[in-house]
Amino acid sequence: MASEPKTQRGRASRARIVERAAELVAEHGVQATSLDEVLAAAGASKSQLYHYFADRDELVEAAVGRRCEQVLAELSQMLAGVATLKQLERMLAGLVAIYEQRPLGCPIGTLASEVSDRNEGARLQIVVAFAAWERLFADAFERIRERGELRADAPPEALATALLASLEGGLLLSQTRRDPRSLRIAIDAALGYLRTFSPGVD
Amino acid sequence: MASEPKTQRGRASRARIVERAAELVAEHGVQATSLDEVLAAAGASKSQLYHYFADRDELVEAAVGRRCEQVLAELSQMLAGVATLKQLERMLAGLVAIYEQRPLGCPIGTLASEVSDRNEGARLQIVVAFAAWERLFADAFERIRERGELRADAPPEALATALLASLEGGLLLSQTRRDPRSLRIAIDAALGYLRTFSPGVD
DNA sequence: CCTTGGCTGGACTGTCGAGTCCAGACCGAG
DNA sequence: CTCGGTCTGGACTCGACAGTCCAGCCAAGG
Repeated sequence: MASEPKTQRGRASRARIVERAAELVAEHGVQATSLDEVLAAAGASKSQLYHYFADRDELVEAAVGRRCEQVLAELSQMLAGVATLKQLERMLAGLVAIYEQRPLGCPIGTLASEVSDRNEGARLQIVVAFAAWERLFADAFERIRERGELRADAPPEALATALLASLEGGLLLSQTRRDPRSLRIAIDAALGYLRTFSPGVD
Repeated sequence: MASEPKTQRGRASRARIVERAAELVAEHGVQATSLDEVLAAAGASKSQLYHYFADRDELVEAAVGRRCEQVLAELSQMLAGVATLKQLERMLAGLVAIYEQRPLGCPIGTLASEVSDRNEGARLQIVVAFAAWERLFADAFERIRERGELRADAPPEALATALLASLEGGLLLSQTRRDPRSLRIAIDAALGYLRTFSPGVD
């Protein structure tokens, strides 16, 4: 049980299952995704599943991990070039625009609350993802600081945590209300706090 | 079905069921609470349940509504006297302390993400609760403003939304990480933004 | 009283989902 | 070609849970 694939064929099977599981979990959530659905979507059988995973929780963990990878790849791309406050604002405006297209919650935050009290392995995947996301923000803040748009005493990590919290909270409120305003207000407030650390402000 | 109780006895039965459902939902979440558990806890039978509720979703809606009432009553008490920034800070420190005792997420926010894509009636209960919570914050900001600790152009509603978002996001991060630091940072940032509206700043 | 409608007990059904099992297919190594 | 381990198909078990049903209880009004 829960054995790693030893052959090329096995690796492909396992990967196919995880990939479909990640898709279904992203679409319907963890609870609302059944093993049978995943297997049907992946064209695989029960015995394949249980050949690679000890139980449902292990599959969920892998699927959540995969999903986090995908989301972080996107975020990484969006934040890679950001080195000025203007660019950061534009990037955040892009997130609002994405929300307006499909008013869902945060792809990671949603999984977080669903998983964090029920599946320790999956929870750790989320912890890693949040840390990576914060790192992306913190790196951007450092670049902005080097350009002189933030004071030397601006703490990139704490600012990253604060911005991430505002985003997650704003997305939750907007998702519940079906109204993008809360998200915008939360982001504007986070940016307002950030400007508190502009040179020449005190 | 889904008929309102017509007698005292009926009202008591219905209320007992909703009360227990609210407790179990608060403890284990919506998905992880079964009708049989609720009925066992309430000492009631299936026919009682289906005498007052059309289906599970209707019970969940009532339970979520009840739970929101409870939480808002507590919040209302905590915020009732707040009329200075100092008092607000103390009140928020109290929330952190509560989190440190039992590191759960926000009692409302958790339900929100669980329910908002799956049960329209329950979602609306949450919308109302969030609105009431914001109102409590906004009223406190207005009192603080009247005391002269915030400028006249400080927008209480938007500040309330921003603070609520920081709280929800901070709680989500802390719950996932099992570490109160994220919550503290998020709250400190929200307060930092608030001070942006202090008289004599900017 | 007795009737009527609200209320209740609890057995029953049907479905769905997780996890088991084994026979057999595939495939590389010798 | 053959052997051994890896992988796969799919039927099966078992339990949990939402929802149904009906016989019977209770209580107020006539």
